Amino acid sequence: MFNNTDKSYPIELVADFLGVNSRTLYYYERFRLVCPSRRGRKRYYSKQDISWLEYMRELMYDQGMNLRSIIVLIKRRDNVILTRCPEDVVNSFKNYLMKMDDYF
Amino acid sequence: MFNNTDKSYPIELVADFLGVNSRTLYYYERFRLVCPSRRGRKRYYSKQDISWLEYMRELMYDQGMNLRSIIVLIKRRDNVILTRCPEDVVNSFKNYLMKMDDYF
DNA sequence: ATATTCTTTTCACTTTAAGTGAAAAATGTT
DNA sequence: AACATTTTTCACTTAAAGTGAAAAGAATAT
Repeated sequence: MFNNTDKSYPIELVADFLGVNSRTLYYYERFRLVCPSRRGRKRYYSKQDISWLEYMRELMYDQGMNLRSIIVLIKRRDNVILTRCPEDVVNSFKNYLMKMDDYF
Repeated sequence: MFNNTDKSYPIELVADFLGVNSRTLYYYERFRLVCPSRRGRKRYYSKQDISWLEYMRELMYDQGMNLRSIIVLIKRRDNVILTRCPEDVVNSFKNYLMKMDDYF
């Protein structure tokens, strides 16, 4: 769906891909669980952003975790959450750990 | 409150101690998140049970985690959850990991 | 410049998990 | 049998997660 030469994607495309409402992505952003880059006001989601969101969705939808638990794990810097994490998501996640360190 | 010579405690006492309704403890039991011993039908909670419940309450009330997340961490056998766990709870928790292995 | 389109934001609503109150059912005790 | 205690069931409350609809704010075209 998203090939390697592409750089970033607008919110509607990402929402469709994930099967969620774009409002949901705004919602996650309020908790700083995702931080898309901006060109002007418009958001652009990188592949890393998308991988991370996909993993978050799996934890929440398939496993039933809530947002707060994900934040707790991030705060604790638990790589536990990564043990069954797809290879290519690990880096995205670690990246987010760094980024979000300032906020939480 | 609970001295070392005591063995186990009835549900109402434990609920009061934890500041929850006894129905909440029944509720947790439906998810096998606690397994008090029984004498007849009556439940008796060990110190380990109580320590574990106390820790669970902290994760849920103070940190905002949900039941499902706790179950997820148990299933993953993540000792991550133990990293900030009070010393005396670790054993209770590991004990539960063993006990619950059959169910989840 | 005005109209049109697109993204963001706000408000209010829906849905579901977590928890609780009340009462019925089941068991134990005098 | 009558009474007390614990368990179980049913229905309700509350709060988080998510969404629909529409208003507000920019960017682009005419």
